Amino acid sequence: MARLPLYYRALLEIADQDISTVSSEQLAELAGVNAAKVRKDLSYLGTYGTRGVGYVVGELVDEIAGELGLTHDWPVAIVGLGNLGHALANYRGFGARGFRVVALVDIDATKVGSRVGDLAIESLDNLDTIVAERGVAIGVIAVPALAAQEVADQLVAAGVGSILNFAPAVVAVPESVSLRKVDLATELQILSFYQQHRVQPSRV
Amino acid sequence: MARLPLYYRALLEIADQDISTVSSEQLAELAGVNAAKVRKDLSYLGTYGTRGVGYVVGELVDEIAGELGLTHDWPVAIVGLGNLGHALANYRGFGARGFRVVALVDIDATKVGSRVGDLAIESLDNLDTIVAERGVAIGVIAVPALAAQEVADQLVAAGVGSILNFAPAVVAVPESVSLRKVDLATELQILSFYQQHRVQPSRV
DNA sequence: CGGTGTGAAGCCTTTCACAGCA
DNA sequence: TGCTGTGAAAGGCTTCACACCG
Repeated sequence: MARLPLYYRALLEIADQDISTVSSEQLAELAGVNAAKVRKDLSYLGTYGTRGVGYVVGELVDEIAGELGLTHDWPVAIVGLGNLGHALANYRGFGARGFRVVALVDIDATKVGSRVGDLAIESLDNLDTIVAERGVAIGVIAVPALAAQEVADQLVAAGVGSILNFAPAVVAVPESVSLRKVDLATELQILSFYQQHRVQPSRV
Repeated sequence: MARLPLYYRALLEIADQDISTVSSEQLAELAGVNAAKVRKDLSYLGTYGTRGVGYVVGELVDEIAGELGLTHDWPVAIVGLGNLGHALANYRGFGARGFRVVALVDIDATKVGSRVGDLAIESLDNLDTIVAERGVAIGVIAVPALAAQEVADQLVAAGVGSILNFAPAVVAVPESVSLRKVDLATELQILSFYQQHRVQPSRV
């Protein structure tokens, strides 16, 4: 369920304030959804709420962390170190919850060897070995659109189970591999669409 | 409709190859969706297909560009010039279709004045003037989570109509303002969730 | 009382299947 | 004949409303 991360983040904020129980309504407010949705979603995890009281924050955090697999360690490899790849490599939030960047990979021989933070850029040719030896679970594609499908294929062949694609291109992967995309151009165009179709404020 | 940008991109690829007509099935293949969906979606734009033939690529590109508002110019302001803000400021794809970055804004006085590409970083204090004078339509939030809501409020107060939020935080805006979010942490956690719940390959 | 858990209704999106037109 | 346009069916998600429990 795609809303669990939202609840998780909200619950961490609440826990920071040493609040021990929370109602579905409060949680909904913080997560930007409505209360019925919160209750339905959480009921799928099993019964963790107490009627008349709410949810115990600590229990719920643990349960959601488990559900989201945040108790595991998921090694991440970033492929493509242009502007975006660099920004991602330097991004703090990555390491936060079990997502550890363990490899930076680029096809450009002139980039190979240079350091970004604690890691050196490695050659795409060695992807198989890198993935196998470091147990890479998630591959991040930050290459130009034209190269995206090929990189995806290589990641899949190397045994990566999940891919996060930042390239503005449709990439296909086997059903057994999870794929999510983050597409700046698409987001902007959707905003543009709404801006274009904005209903003019009615004059009273 | 959130799929129009996908069709648009696919159609541009097709146009590049000097192909003049395309069937819903071909377009579906390129956009990574199914043919019925393509036809339903395009039928909302009016009748642009010819039975027995398909859609005329040129006409369809123009129609979708108009629908998405890509014939307009949408000035963009980026707020927050940390790692991500810098990457976005340098990102080529921005300028591509009417999305022109016209301002870089940060609250940090030590950053104000320094240049990133063609633009100098300006102070958040001047946001109102900047938005008004340059007609900024879209604000990009690339600040830490704690500052996100405040920046959003300031953007709304300044008159921005759309916001793209990269901060890992829920931000609320009036209904009259469009809001989209791009959240790396959430995407990773969703991938983690699926990786966690992956059905084990059955042994035959 | 207050707030969860959950059937049932409502709504929206997707898919099917085929009539009808070039 | 080939492919669009579109009712109708199917499916999934969201919301409502309230029984039930601490």
